Amino acid sequence: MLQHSKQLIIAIVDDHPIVIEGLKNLLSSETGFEIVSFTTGADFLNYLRTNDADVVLLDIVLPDINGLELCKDLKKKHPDMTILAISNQAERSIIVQMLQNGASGYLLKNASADELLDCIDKGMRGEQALSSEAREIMSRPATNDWNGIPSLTKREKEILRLISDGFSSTDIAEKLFLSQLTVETHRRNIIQKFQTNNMFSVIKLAIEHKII
Amino acid sequence: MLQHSKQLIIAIVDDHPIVIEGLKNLLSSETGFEIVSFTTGADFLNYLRTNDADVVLLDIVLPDINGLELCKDLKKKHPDMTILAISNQAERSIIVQMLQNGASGYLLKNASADELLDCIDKGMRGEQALSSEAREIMSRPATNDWNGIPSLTKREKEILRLISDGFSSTDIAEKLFLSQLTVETHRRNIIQKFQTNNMFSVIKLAIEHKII
DNA sequence: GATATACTACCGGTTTTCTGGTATATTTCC
DNA sequence: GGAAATATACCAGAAAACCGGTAGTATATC
Repeated sequence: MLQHSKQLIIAIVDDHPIVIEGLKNLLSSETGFEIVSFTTGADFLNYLRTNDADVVLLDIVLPDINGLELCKDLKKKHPDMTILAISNQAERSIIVQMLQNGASGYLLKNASADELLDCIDKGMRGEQALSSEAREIMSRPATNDWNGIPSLTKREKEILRLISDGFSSTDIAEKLFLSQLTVETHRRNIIQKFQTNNMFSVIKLAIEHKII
Repeated sequence: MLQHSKQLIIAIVDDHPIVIEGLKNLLSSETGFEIVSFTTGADFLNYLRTNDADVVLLDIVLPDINGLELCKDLKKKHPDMTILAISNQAERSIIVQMLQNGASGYLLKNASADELLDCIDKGMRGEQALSSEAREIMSRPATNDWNGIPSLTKREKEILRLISDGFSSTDIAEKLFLSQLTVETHRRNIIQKFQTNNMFSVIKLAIEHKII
């Protein structure tokens, strides 16, 4: 099915040992694959300092790093790496974000073995690789007026997280050694980016789209 | 590790082929286990009409039936069956419900292979079998003022939902034909129930605990 | 019939957020 | 090097939320 001159390295990054075992098992039917696995993003990044990987099967929910962020990072540092997201998250917006962040494909965890192998194949050939359910979600008419998730800066995310934890602008200003007025400027920009009228709805949207 | 006169049948009920593969792989190191697997509750129930199972590894999120309900059913019809829940749900309330419904144990999906085997062993000996993280969750009512999620009344939920959609108290009052002062009383009660200082953190908690 | 819970409503005062500006460093990227 | 994005900071006024009370009605529940 796949032909390569050198041995391909597939990295699995998922915090569920059971899932790792399953993936290894499914991939073991293919020869010529070297498989390495990690349960945290940090472990994988550490590995990459001295090693390489051709294909990454990346879970979105990780204990230390958000898979969306990790994907962006990885693509920046290793543009040739093929990243396939493997997740339970079936929300359209998350799939879109993942693809925007450089992922070659998106697999729901209920994908079959055949689909998995097919997606790896497609991904490495540079095609977009979606599992059947992911494809179904993406092909549904864009039901909503919500065409795109605003991207927040680091600072904005930081402040939004603190707001959602119940801190007021003055609290946050103290915590981050900023003027309270600066924090309020950030608040305003965040609300504007979400095109909504107050922070309450921003928090809801941000959590639902896994931005915080 | 385990000694039995007859061959034990382990049933895996999980809608993720990858997880099934993983579990099979992990259990294959043990001899004397016959393993059957199903991706829906209906499939498993159907199988049980002509067959038997000694141990069930049961996912809570299934496409057709809620794992909590299924567990209750199974225990009623097959009291000797050992049921171990395997789930991503890390909420205390869900673990409690599952054990009340007759499950012998609860494993988070990030459990290791050793834990899995240990739990199966414990479960069949009639002991309670929790994975380390599940045990950790269960053993921390130490933070006692927070015994789970506060229960909101119908009205409170309704108002909380509207707040999270960006409506102000006056908006909501108009919408629900109430005095704006009434809405604000509800707000205060909601915040009090969550024992927090403002609505921002309430919304975060409410979404995370699937109240809204 | 008594008690508890939920829903409704009000007052007064304080704090915080929101809105509309403007503006200057600093960092990032082409 | 220069443009764009990001982070910082300020002012002032309006709107909304938050806080600590109190209290009547209605509806269950025991």
